[in-house]
Amino acid sequence: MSGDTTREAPGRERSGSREQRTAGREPRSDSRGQGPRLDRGQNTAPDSRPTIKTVAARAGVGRTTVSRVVNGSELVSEKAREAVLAAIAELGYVPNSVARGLVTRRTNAVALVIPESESRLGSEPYFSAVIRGVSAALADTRTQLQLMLVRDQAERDQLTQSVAERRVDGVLLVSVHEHDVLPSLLESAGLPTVLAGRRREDDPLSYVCSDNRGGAAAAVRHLLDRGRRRIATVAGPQDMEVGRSRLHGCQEALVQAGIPARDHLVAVGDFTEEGAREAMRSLLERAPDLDAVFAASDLMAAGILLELRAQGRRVPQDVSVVGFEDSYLARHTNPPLTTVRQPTEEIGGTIARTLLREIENPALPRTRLVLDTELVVRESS
Amino acid sequence: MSGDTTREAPGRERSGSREQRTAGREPRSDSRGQGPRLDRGQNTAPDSRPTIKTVAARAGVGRTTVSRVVNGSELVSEKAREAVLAAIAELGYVPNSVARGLVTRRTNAVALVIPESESRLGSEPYFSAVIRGVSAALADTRTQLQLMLVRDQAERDQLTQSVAERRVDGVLLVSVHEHDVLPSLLESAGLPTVLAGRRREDDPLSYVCSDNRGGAAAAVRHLLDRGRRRIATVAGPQDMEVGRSRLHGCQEALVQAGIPARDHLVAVGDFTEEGAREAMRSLLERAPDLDAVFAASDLMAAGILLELRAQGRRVPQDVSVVGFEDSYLARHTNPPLTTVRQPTEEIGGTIARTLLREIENPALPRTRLVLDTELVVRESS
DNA sequence: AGAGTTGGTGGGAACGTGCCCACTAGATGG
DNA sequence: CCATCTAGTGGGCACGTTCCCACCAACTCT
Repeated sequence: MSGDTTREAPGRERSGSREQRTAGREPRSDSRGQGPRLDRGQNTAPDSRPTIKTVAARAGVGRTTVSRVVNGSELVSEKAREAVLAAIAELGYVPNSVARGLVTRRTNAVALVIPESESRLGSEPYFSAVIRGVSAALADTRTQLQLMLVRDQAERDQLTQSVAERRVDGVLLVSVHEHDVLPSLLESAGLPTVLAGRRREDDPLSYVCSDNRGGAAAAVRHLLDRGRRRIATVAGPQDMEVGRSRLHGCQEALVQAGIPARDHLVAVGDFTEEGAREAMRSLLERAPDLDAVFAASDLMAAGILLELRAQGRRVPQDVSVVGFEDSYLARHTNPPLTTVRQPTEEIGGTIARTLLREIENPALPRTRLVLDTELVVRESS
Repeated sequence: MSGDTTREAPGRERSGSREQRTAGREPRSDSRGQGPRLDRGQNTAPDSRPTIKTVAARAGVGRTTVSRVVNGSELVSEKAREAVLAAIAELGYVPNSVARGLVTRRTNAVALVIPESESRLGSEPYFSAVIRGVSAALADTRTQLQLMLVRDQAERDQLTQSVAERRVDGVLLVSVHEHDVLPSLLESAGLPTVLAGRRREDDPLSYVCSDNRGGAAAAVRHLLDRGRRRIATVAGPQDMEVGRSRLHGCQEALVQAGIPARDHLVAVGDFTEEGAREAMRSLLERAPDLDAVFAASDLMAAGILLELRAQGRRVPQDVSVVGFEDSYLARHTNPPLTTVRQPTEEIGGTIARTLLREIENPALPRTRLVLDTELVVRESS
């Protein structure tokens, strides 16, 4: 960055320059003895929005009647309703959701928590797709989406803090690790929580995930069908159910094909591209004769493709590669990636709808949904 | 494979044990028509969180003193402060942010608005990077991030509605079109607003963007240095400043190199992969002898690479390609993409910090920031 | 010693909404 | 014709917080 990248606009004619910004952390401390409210003396109050009281006065009814009209109660005469609606239109009244939230104890917002430390939004397409699914499902309702990218422990604490402040009605968790305390914390706090993925099959929390085991098995069967026999696996983290179950599905298929467990080639990665490259290097050292790789994610497969190419192996002639997810990334690798399609966006939509249901009625039994996968064959196998 | 894409995990029928689990959840669930408030007569209220009043009583002080301690005022004796802090710790008190917001008129949340209709989050890496930058900048503060993916007009209306409800203290807009009314709407509503990108150079709203013109010019000069002379441009939408300025920078460099404007090869795309492929097809028809392409985004460049390959052109031997952004996508294309690096994540961080400043002090003059770009040469040129 | 000046303190009054409940006027029933 | 109902209405209160202001005790300064 060079020196003069910053310049300021010519001065606004607002009389603001007398106030200088304080360096203090506390925004309230300096407003202390400063003066009266800015919008107080003005008779043309530019900022003050009409309240339910204003509307009531204008329509010649009580506050309650306005509230009834706004909330669609039947117990309002046609005449009163029309008067209220007219007043609302005239004044441009919009209910204050904060005030409403104070009494209803609902914020009409849900949090979507994504651990950013391990898999960066933007390089791992999974998260973007989940976000889109969630957002689409929420769009119909009046529910807002709070995105929380959690990088480290400090931000985790802040998250629980924020949750304790009751800023959201429920929480969506993506990419949960087995020994993560956050889910149980949320559960015991009585906050509706739904997972994308699960910690184990009988997870006490509601979850939606894809058929990782079946998908992985299908991928390996495909490689076997192609005549491959030295099939390696670059697995995901084993403290996540998604990592374990994809590995298990893979092993299952190999055993069924008569390949004994001791001959299985496994290296554990961390769902990152670089981790996968490293895992691939170690696999090639241990078993230079391998002829196929199943990667537990597209992103890992992409890294593996790069590593194989760097080591002079041709794909798919020398080595077949299969990924998992069928993100758009799979179409852009060289060569385009054979992969197991999972309905990522649908997962997002489903967890959102599930959460809304549980917020509506917390006594509902927990939901456990496993969505089917499908093998998409491209040029890497 | 099967038509039945959904199945439920075993254990569904054990609703008995599940009810047991849910019993501890939210007692407010069925309080609707049931009777009096549950926590009213009870002296041992099981769920109701401690309020500032509870803490005050426990510490033997008044509400105001508790409020002062919580908000870090200096006007509290050491003794009182300790008593309050002890009470807070004992009771596990956390301030209710909604109640606080009602009186402070601050929600401590900002909205990040991303038009999803035109460029899908997940395929266009730009948005993910901006989100990450924003999120990181907000992490230090107590500000929450509301993500709004806007698909269609209905969702736009809903957005303005939500803004009118004062659910956020400010708004970040990404990817604004020239004739979009939303920015002016927000401005006239008096809601602090900052743009990633701008509508024009002297945009009345605060903005942060990258040096699109300079970056594009540098890209074209690079192509000229490589000996290319028939340089085509696949431009972005011309109703966006980012689309126009990248095209202008490109034309500028060509003119400077002595190539008359009438010989410039330009096709306008829409920042999507498919749109770029189409534009590329038309360019190849019009000028089969072109030897270089400057694309206004990495994603477009990726599409162009696919199209060139499909038509049997080799990159970079026959045609050089340069993109814009240096997203991680640029490293995964075939071949890896030469591109103009823009500090996307920094843009996100900067708009967030700018917005926070303007929320703090709305009288501040508007900020106009243009961040430098840098050419990253890889194998496509 | 009285008058001012501090550092602390807490009660009341908002903030804008939903809901309980007491109330009215007109309709219905006997 | 009175008693009873019912649709409709609005005032009061509560939600949990911050802020204004009135107050108090202990100093300091004439």
